[in-house]
Amino acid sequence: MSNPNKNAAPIAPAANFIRNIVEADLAAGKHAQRRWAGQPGLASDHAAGALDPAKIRTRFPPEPNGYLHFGHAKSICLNFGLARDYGGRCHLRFDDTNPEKEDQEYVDSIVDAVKWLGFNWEDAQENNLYYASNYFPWMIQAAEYLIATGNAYVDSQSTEEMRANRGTLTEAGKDSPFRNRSVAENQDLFKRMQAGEFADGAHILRAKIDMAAPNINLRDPAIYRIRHATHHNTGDKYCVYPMYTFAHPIEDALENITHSICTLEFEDQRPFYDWLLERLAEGGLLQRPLPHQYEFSRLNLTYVVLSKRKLIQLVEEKHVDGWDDPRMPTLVGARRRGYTAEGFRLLMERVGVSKHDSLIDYSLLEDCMRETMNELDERRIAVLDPLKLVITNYPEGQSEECFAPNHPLKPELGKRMVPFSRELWIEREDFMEEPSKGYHRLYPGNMARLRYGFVVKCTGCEKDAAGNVTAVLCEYMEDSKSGTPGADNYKVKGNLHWVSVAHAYTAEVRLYDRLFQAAAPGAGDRDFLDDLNPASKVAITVQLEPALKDALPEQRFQFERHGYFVADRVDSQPGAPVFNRAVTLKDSWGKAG
RNA sequence: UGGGGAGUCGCCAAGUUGGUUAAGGCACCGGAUUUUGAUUCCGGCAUGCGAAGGUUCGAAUCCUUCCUCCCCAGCCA
Repeated sequence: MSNPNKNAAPIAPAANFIRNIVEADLAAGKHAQRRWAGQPGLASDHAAGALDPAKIRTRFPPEPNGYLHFGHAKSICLNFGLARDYGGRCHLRFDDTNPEKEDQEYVDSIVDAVKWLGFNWEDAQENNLYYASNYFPWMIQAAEYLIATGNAYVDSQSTEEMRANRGTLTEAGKDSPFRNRSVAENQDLFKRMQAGEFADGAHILRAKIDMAAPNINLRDPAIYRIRHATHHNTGDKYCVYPMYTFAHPIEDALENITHSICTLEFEDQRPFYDWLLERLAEGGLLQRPLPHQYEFSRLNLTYVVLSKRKLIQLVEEKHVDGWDDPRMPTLVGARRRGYTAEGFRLLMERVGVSKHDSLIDYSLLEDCMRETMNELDERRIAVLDPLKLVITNYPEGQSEECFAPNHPLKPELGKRMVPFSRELWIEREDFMEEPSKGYHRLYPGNMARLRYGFVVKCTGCEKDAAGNVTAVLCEYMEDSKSGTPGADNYKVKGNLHWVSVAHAYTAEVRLYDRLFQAAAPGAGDRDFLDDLNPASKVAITVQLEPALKDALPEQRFQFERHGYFVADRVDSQPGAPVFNRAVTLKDSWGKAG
C-alpha cells in the first residue's frame, strides 16, 4: 500500500513546476493556433502551413563539442518526456554555432546516446533532427533587421576595451565610442564582416540595449563575431558566427518550440531572450506566440564530477581508459559499464525537477540500476574468489545435471543445466574455520545447501604450510537434491553458489567501483584528482558456469549473490566474453549483525 | 555593496488563490516470506516547513526584518 503504483506501469510522473506550466498552457490553449510549415522557418513559412499537430514542442540542444554525461540525461528525459506525455514533439538540435570547438565525431556519439536512452525524434510524420548551423541565413537576416531598426551596431573596440567598458557587478558600463554609428555604416561594416574583409576580433556586432543595465547580460551583448574557421557542417561558407545568446532564441522560434527548457545559469539571460524575440516578432520575422524559456536545476551527484574540464583531464591524463571507460559519468561509459537506460529514466523520475540546488546521493542511481536490472536480467552463477570444495563421498569422475531457473520472478524464462561433480569452486568467504557470530555458511560440522544442488555437511579443510585454506571438505546428502521430494527434509540457513571445477569457464572480470572516494571530489581547496579511488577498477580471474561462455557483448546477467555484470562490448571475443561489474547486490550481512 | 534565483524529514520532492492529522520516493528502523544474508510484503519514520516578529478564528502558504546558499562582469554554451 505504500506504493499503489508499483505494479502499474508506466508510473505516473510526479508533478513539477514545468509540468504545471505546460498543463496550464494547454488548458488555456496558449499554443493552439500555431502553424507549422513541416520544418523550421520564419513566420511567413509557418503561416503557409497547417495548424501544428504537436501540442507542445521542446528540444534537447547539445553543442557537439563533447560526450553526453549523466547531467545531460536529466535534460533529455525531461524534454523528451514532456513531449511524450503531452502530445508534443521533442527536437534533437545540434547547437553548433562555434566552429572551433565542434566536430562530427560528437554529433554521432550524441545521436547514439539519445537513442540508447530510449528516445527518438523521428517517425512516419516528422524527423526533428536539426542543426543550428542550417539557420545561419535566417540569423544573418535577423541581425540585419536589428541593425536596420537601430537595435544593433558594429563595435570596433578590442576585447580588452570591451571588458573594461562593461563595468562591474556594482558599476554601470560605459558606452562604446562606436555605439552611435549610423545604420548605413553598420550595414556596410556587417556586410564586410561577412565577406571576410576583417581579421578575427577586428569588429563585433552587438545588440544595442543599455550599458547601465543592472543585469550585465543586457549591457549590449555581443551577437555576431568574426571567425575564420572551418565549420563541421557549413565548411568555409561563413566568416561570421552567431553567439549562443543570439542564436538560441531564434533557433527555438524557428522550430516552433513552445517550452524552451534549460538550466538555472541561463536565468539571467531570459530578459535578452525575450527582448530579442520580441524585436524580431515585431518585425514580422517570427511567429507568435513566441517560445518561452524555463530554467531548472542541473543534476549533481555525490562521488562524481561532471564538469567538462575535469572529464577531459581524466581522459587526457589517462586516469581512466577513455571517454567510454565504465567508470566515467558519460552515457557511453555507463552503457559499457552495464547501466540501463531504464535505470536512468527511473532515476530522473525519482530525482524530480525543481529550481533548488540539489546534490543526489550516488546510491540512488545505483539503486535505480539494481531495480531495473533485477527485473530485466537473467541469473547466472559466478565464483569470483574461488576455493575448492571436495565432496568426499561423491564418486570421482562422475557428474550429473542440476537445473537452475533463469529468473526466479519469471518462470517462463525457463531453466538451464549446470553440471555438478565431486570438485566444485565455491566462494572463499563462504567458508570459515572458526565462524563469527551469526555466520551460517560452511564451517566444520555445519550443513548448508549448494544452491540448485545438494545439501552438504562440512567435515573440515586442508591447508598449506603457511596455514592458508586450500580446500574445504564435505559430505553430501544423497537424497537432498533440489527439485526431488527429499529436498525439503533438510532445513539449512546457508545457501551457497558453486561451479564444477571440471566444467568451469575461466574468465576475466573487472570489478568497478566509484571513480572517486570522496563524496565531493575536490571540495575546498583539494585537487579533485587526490580523491580518485585507487581501487575503482580491479581485474580478477574467476570461475563461471559453462553457459556464460556464450554470452554476447552487452548481454547482462545477475551473478547470484554478487551483483549485475555485463559482457564488455569492446573487449569480449566470440566465445570468450569478459565481464564488467555494473553494480553489486545490496548486502545487509554484517550491517546490523 | 548591483542584478537574478533558492531555502519543506539524512537525500530528493509535492504542497504556495491561507482552512481537517505537511503527499510521495529513496535511505533508515522493526517484522513476515524467501534454495540469492538479494527480491517481495507489512508497519514505523517532520506538533515541523531557514530564523525572528506580525496579520488572522486559522499560515509552509500573507506582511516585515534578518540569515544562509547558488548564478552573472567569454568575441563559450
